[in-house]
Amino acid sequence: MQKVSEYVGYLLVQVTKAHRKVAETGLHDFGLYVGQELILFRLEEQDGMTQSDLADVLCVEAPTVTKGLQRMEAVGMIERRQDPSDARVSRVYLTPKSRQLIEPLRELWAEVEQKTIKGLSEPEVMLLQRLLLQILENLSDDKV
Amino acid sequence: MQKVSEYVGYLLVQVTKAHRKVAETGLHDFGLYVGQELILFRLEEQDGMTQSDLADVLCVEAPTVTKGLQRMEAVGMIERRQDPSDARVSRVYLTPKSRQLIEPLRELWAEVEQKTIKGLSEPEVMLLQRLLLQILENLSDDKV
DNA sequence: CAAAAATAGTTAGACGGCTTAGTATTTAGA
DNA sequence: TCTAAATACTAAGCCGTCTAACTATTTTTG
Repeated sequence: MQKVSEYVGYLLVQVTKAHRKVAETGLHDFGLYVGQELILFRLEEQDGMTQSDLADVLCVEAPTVTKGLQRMEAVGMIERRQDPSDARVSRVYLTPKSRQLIEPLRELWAEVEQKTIKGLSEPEVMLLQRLLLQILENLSDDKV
Repeated sequence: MQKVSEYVGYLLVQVTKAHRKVAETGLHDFGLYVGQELILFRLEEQDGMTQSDLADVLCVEAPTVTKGLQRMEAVGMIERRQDPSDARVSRVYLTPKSRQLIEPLRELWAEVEQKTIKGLSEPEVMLLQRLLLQILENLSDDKV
């Protein structure tokens, strides 16, 4: 092993930072912050999800969801209503305002993806996906 | 293009989050937070760097460096001294305490890297590096 | 059935990261 | 030389993320 700056891990961090930056720029035009669009995508699949389920599918902790939703609710991007059968549960819904954004947001993601994999061949992209999934498994593994 | 959750960009975010988590766990044993170890590595290459140079090589903004250094200085991990010939410049130095950590930290990074690329062949790793570098260029490109 | 345990959310506060605005200080230019 | 511009850093405040601690509710269980 040589320099840390040549490690796959280091490259991943740099690349993801660049990716975030690009996505961020586009999202701001919609009044959203990175990650909030993923909440909308999930709600579009299943409106009225609970916050816990949202945290699970997004792979983040509950407080992260709470904060994000509070901000999104403040600007009318989502709505929260208590579950009628379980007073602990709060369900999250899209609003007309955010429903309108779903399509443009999907287009934004598609554009960012195009920019990301520009110049890579189809087989290269597929291989890359396979390798990234393998790494994701490796890193999620509790063993050393 | 299909689901966002199959995009390379989305995978990158997930993978990097997992990588951060693994690195974080190890770093906490040294009393460090993610990213701070990179500052130490850079200082080990060139002790007495200016904060601006540090920000440049780490690809972060000046305030990010300022904050991180303030925290590290508070726990004796680095030391800042004003440049004698330019009163605006503050130069950053390792301390005996942090100098001792360099080697163990390098080992930690090597371990995390091993875990990251576990199961990948040599050619696969090299290809992956090439693809990630290509993506980094793509995303750093100002053009659409 | 009542007490203990599990579950769902929130709050507080830490971190890295950013932008914007501000302070010194140094350099460049009229 | 004296002012204007550039540079180096800091402060404040926002974002996503996390952990730890807390409240309220529901479920389990003795």
